[in-house]
Amino acid sequence: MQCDLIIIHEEAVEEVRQAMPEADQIERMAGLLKAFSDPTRLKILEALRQRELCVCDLAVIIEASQSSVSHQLAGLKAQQLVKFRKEGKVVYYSLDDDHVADILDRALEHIRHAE
Amino acid sequence: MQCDLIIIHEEAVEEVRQAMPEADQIERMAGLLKAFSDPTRLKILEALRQRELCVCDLAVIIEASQSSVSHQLAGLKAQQLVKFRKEGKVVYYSLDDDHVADILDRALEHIRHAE
DNA sequence: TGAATATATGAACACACAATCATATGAAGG
DNA sequence: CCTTCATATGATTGTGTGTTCATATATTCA
Repeated sequence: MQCDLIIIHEEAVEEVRQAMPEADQIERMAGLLKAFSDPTRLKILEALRQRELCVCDLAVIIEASQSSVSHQLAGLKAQQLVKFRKEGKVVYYSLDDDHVADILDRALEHIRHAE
Repeated sequence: MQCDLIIIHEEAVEEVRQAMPEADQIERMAGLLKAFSDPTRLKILEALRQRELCVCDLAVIIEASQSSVSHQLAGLKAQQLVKFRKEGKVVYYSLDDDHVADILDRALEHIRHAE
């Protein structure tokens, strides 16, 4: 390996470098998209896409433990992907952002496009 | 915990259950979106978004080792997110799907929307 | 054929993370 | 108050994964 020093296409490198997003933004994008990278979280998001749901219903629908769902919801909340409202003991979660549904749509398109 | 048995909102559960994507599709979506969940891979995708690039240039641009970039490219290729063409010793990679750019756009929007 | 170079790949290691279990919090009802 | 119930949270653990290092592959050129 020696191309660390001898850059093969210098203008290409320079050009692309300047158009790259800030490192900070990349990190935050990765953090956000990581929220979509797990089946349990994806199921939660797909379910909430239909309608507002409480933790217990979510657990039943996606067939996961209450604890697991609760933990994952905490993560999704941290990424501002879901919001909630309390009604007595019950906590209702819903999607917090339209981009969520958009991203899910694109992902599904890609999946289906690859037959 | 007892709501495994006593479903709180029975019709909600039934309704959402039927609208849920197949488990298989969820798995594949998660696999796809996992490709976006790492800063190194995100940088690669953002760079390739500008233009076709060889492995060596990519490594320089995103400041990662050649080996690391090569490994990650293999993963992206497996998800059919990038394609490549060979020209002598040099391998040029480029994005393989328009959905990729779309997903990146949505993610960036979300990030910026959260100030 | 042999040296140089661009990329790929395998093994190993350190670290992140999802699930579980146990327990805490907090609200409603008796 | 005390119990019940819905949800949250902390600790633990096993698994997955990104990086590195070393080496393999493959192509060009002398």
